[in-house]
Amino acid sequence: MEHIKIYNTLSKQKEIFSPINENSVSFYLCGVTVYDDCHIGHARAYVSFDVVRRFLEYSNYDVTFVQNFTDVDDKIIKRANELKISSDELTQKYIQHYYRDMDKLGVKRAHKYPRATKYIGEMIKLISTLIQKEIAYELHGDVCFSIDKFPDYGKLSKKVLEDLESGTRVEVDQEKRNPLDFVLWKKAKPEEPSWDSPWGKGRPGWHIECSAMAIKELGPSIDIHAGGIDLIFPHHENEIAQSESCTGKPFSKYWMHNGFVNIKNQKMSKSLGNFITLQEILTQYPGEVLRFYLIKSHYRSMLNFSPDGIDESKQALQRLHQTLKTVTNLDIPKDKVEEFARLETRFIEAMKDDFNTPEAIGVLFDLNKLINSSKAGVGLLRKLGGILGLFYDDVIDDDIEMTEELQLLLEKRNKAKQEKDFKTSDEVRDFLLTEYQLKIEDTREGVRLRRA
RNA sequence: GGCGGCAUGGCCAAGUGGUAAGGCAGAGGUCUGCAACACCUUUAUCCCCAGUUCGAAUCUGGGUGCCGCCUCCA
Repeated sequence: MEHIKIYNTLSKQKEIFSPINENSVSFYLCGVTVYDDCHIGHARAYVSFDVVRRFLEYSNYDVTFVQNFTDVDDKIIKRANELKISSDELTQKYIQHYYRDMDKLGVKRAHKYPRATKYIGEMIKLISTLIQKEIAYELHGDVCFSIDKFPDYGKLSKKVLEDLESGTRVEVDQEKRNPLDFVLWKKAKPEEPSWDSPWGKGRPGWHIECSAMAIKELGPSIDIHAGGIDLIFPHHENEIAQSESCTGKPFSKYWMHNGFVNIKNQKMSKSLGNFITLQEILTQYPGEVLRFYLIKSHYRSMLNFSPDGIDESKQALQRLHQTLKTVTNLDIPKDKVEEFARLETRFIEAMKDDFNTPEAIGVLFDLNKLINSSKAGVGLLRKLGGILGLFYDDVIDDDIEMTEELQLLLEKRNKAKQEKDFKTSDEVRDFLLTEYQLKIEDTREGVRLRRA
C-alpha cells in the first residue's frame, strides 16, 4: 500500500489521503469547552488524533495542527456564577488543567490553541456576510442560520431534513423560518459576558466559533477536521453549512471522528455524570499506560472502559519497557535485517490503513519477541513506539517513595538472604506485602518494589 | 418514530472472500533459596438461521442482543 488511507465521515469510506497542497496538512481539531476537568473520553479523542498527527509527520507531511478552546458558553457562565468567579477565571483554570493532563498522556502540543473569545470580530464578520447573502436572518436580537438556504445541509451526518423535523426532541421555536435553523449570535441576557455587534449586545452561538477560528488560522479550505463522533450532528454539520455558505469553498476535505468511551455499556459523558476524570485515573496509573490502553483499540470503534483493561495494558506495556531496558544493542543484526524489515513494513502498512493502532501494536509485540531472541535491534522498537507516542517515560512503575524505614527493611532482607536465613527474608517480604501493599522483586538490576 | 454502528477464545482486540494477528489471564518450561519479574512454548473456527461462491468470520437476506446520534457533549 502506497498511500495513507483515511476514513472520511463525509463519504463514509476510506479514501486515499491527498492533501490540498502537496506536502502540507492543515489539521483542525475540536477542543474542549473549558468549564470542567477532562475525562477519559476526552483523552481518547486527543490521544487518537495525536497519533494521526504523529504518523502524518512521520510520513513527512508538514502538519499545522490547530485545536480550539471553547471559552464562552452557557455551561461556563452557569458554572462561573455558581462559583462566584468570572468566566475568564474559570476557563483559565481548566485550560491549565487540560495542558497538565494531556502532557501526562504524551499528547504533543498544537501549534496554536485559539480561544473563542479572541475571535469575536471574525465571527461577526462571518455572520455579517451570511446576513448579506440572505442566508442568515435576525430574530429579536438573535441571528439564525437558515438551513433551507444551504442545499447540502445534512451531507455529513446523512440526515434527511424531513426526518429531523419530525423528531420529537427538537424544540420548536415557532418564529424560526425552519425549526432546525440554528443560532449564530445570541442576544445578551443580563449578567452574561457580551460583546457589541451590529445586532446589539450578545455572544456567539456554539458552532460559529470553529468556523471563524479554522478559517482565520488555516484558511477557507482545510485538509482534516476532527472531533468526537458526537460532534457530527449538529456541530460539524452546522460548521459546514455556515462556512461553505460564507466562502463558497469546501470547508474540509476529510472529516475524522473518534468513537466513544463507554462505561458499563453507557456513553461516558458529563451530562450523564458517569465520567472518570483524567486527574483521578492518572493518580492510579502512569499516563503512558492510559495512552496505551486507549490506542489498543481502533479509534473509530467503541471502547468499553474497565479498570481491568488498564491493568492488562500496564502489564503488556511493561514487557515492552523491559526489553527497552535490558536489551542495549540498538542495531539490527546483519543476518536478521530482512526479518526486522518485514515487521517494520507491517507496522507502517497497518498505520497507513486508517491508523490501525491495534494491528500496529500487535507488530510491536512480534518485534519484541524478535529483539529478545536476537538480543539486539531495540532501536526499531523505540522508533516505532515513538510513532504511537509511546516510551516517552522510561519508567512506567509508579513512583514508590523510598523511606528510611523501607530502606532498613530491604537491607535487613538482603542481609538475611546473604546468610541464607530465608525465614527472616520471607518474613520481611510478607511484612511489606501486608503492611505496605508492596511486592519485592529480585531483578537482575537489583531489588525492586512494586505496588501489589 | 427516523438514521447509524457493533456482535471473533475466560477477558481485551485485529482481520472483512482463500482457510483465525497480538495482548491479558491460564498451562508447561528456563531462571530463582522460594517467589515475583523477564524469556521460550502452548490454548478458538468467528451470535443464530437461510442464501451466493470451488471457497465466507469476511458478501446478501432474515432474526436476536448491545450501543450511539436525532438536545449540550470528545
